[in-house]
Amino acid sequence: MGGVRTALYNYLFAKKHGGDFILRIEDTDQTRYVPGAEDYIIEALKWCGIEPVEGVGFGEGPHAPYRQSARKEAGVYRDYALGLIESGHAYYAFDTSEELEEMRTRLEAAKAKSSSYNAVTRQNMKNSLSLPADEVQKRLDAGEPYVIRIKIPRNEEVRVKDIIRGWVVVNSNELDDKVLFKSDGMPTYHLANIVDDYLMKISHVIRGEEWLPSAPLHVLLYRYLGWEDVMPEFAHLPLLLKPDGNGKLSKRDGDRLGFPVFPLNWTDPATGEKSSGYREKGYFPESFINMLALLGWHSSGNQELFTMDELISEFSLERVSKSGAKFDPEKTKWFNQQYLRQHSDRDLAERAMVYATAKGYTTSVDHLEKVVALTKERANFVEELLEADYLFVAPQQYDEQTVQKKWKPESAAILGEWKDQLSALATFDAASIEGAFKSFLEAKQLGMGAVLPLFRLLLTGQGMGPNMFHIAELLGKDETISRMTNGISTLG
RNA sequence: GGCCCGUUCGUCUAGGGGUUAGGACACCAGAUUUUCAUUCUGGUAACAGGGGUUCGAUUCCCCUACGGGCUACCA
Repeated sequence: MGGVRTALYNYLFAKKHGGDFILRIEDTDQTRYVPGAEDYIIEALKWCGIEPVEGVGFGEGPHAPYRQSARKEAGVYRDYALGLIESGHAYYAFDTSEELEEMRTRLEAAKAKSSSYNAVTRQNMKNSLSLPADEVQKRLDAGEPYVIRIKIPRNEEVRVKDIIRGWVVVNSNELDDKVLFKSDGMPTYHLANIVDDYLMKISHVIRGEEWLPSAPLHVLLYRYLGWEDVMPEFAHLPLLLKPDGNGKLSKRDGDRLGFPVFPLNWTDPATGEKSSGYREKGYFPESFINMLALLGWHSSGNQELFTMDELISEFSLERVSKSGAKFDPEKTKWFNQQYLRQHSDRDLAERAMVYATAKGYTTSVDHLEKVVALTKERANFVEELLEADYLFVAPQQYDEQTVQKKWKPESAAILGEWKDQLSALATFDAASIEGAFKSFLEAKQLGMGAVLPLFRLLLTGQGMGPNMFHIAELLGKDETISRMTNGISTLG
């Protein structure tokens, strides 16, 4: 959900300003490769209606290739890392992971303010800043593994302008010498992101707030690479929080609290763990998007229902809120209800067909259209349109409470008479049935409340539901009579 | 721990130096309905605390508290 919302805001912003939304796959961590994840992202974006103009799965354009793994093969990143070493803004480091670990424990024990690789600690580590030049060369020639780290300057004020938060100022002493280029030949996110954004002429970086702490590092990289004048603008989005308790919304929360956190169903190929998706739960993409758009953004008025086009014209980063938004599954249902009502009965009937088939009902779209007309206003989801199973099969049992409350010794006789009236009806539509019912009541000197609930009970087995005369019409004369006969004999 | 970001009804939010602090979801009540749902009407409910600045602060500033994020050869 968080990722979809980020994509959505990027898409809305690009569309609004006549820009291009491009899908780039940042797959620089080979150890975290997940089979199927890429296809999943593409399918999810398509379902949501968030379509990039170019990118993996959406057609090649001037900015291909789009996978960072492929761009690495094309040698995109290495020269920039080397260039940074040449200009004195980066250096080689040969420390093993054990040595790094050792340094951290040592610094922690010494209660140092920071336990990172920085201007102070780099002196004691194995890198091209601390080692003699000939030894560095010797290690490189010997093919010893190395990383390239940025050389963060001492005591400099680094300023980041964020569209949502204004100026964020950090002293460079708080930053560490982040790895830019890994020993496996891959760039890290930091380098790859800056290089690719520059090469792809990205004008705006709209991403989650978890990136705010590394934004100063990115500003420094643009500066050292000589691209500060074409540096993109930044907007760091507030996080999506758990509905209960505290913290960032996570994979686990969904199934724990009974709502999806993924757009589509997802099965983790490594663990086999399944997570449910909004699509499969029966949400319309429009309501999912509408709900997401309003989680952290709001127009100036009171409008809550927006089409994608309306979102595009209304959206602005200045109106994105600064604080995290607790996700509310209840409101999501409300959004779906609103959209469900906007669909025609015919359309809903066509969508409901899958569920009807799954339930084993013998029906047609024409028939379902009539069912939908009866059940639409009480449903939030397409599947709920078919919840009144008595519209498809005769009741197997009768609601006990209603029986006890309404079924009297004389009821069998009264309903038997009403059944005969129904049999005699020439036209069996709601209006005729209602007319006949009213004259029947008048003749018998009975009130609606005494007979109608029992009529409902015999036909549906329930004590409540949609308009009875319409139900009877939908069931048809034969079925109505048959259900009454069975019911009267069962309830005696 | 350090650094950064944040804080208006239970939730999402509008607003903004003087307001009856508005809307939506949820909740409650009434009306409508044969019933349930719908619909309509109404209601409960919020500016984290403390200092300033000011004639006046929920709004501007500072501090505190609380919440969140980051602190990997992950993104």
